[in-house]
Amino acid sequence: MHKKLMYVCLMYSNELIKGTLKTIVLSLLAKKGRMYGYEITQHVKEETDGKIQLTEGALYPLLHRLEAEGLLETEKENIGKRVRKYYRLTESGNNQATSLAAEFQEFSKTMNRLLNNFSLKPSYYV
Amino acid sequence: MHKKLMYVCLMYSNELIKGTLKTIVLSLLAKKGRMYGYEITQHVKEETDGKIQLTEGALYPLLHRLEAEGLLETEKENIGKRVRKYYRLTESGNNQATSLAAEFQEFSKTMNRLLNNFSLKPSYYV
DNA sequence: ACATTATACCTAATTTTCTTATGCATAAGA
DNA sequence: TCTTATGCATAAGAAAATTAGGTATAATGT
Repeated sequence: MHKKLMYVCLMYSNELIKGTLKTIVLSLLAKKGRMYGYEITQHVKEETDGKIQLTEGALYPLLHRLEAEGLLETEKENIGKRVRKYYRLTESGNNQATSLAAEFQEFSKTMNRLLNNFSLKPSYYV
Repeated sequence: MHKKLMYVCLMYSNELIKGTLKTIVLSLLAKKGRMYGYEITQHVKEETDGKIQLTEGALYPLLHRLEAEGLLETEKENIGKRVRKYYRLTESGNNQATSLAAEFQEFSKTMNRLLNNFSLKPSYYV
């Protein structure tokens, strides 16, 4: 009884991240040029004040899928005795990144339009 | 060869809807008071100009889950010889609706912060 | 010196949820 | 009368995340 004992939960319920993980990863790579897996998790965590925390069990398989789809390519780099695997966008990966980011912003607008008036006009129940 | 032949695709790739279906349904019910399944699909479709189209295969099981969880309750109504099943929020459903809607808006802000600069500062690749 | 935490990768079993494909039935419209 | 719209439902399969491990090196604390 010594591992991962407490989860102080300031983060989202994570339901929402489901549809957006790919968008996050590709957009980040588009912005940063190249990153390695662990770096992505840390960067997202810091930049969102811990609100979005990618799990490695979700991230690594995704990176592998994206590489298999030809959206990413890798290069390994030796850091001491360890190996880092850097990912960067291919051309089609870059296109995907652009369109997914745009799509999210459109979607986000649509959703807000759909959800709004909600807090203004609460249900008959209240 | 006569059914559902063409899909004119003006809608989102649907990846994004995955995490938000529950939010949509609960928020809509909070706003409208009560709705039946088919009505929800039509309402969402119209209000988003066809960009978000809920499939019945996703919606009905969700409604059943939410009812089982005690977030929704139902009442049946006879329309001619057919039966409509109206859903409305319970108290805890209403709470959930409020917090999910708020969470989405927070999430959406966080995402935009994370994705922004992206189109302004395109990848080295371009 | 030893233990813990951080860095860094990975996978496998399970669960959850969506898609796709049906099925049934009544009502309305062409 | 044939098709589309309304209205419910479920079941098989796919997709993707969670959970829970595993391995190993480097750094830090005590």
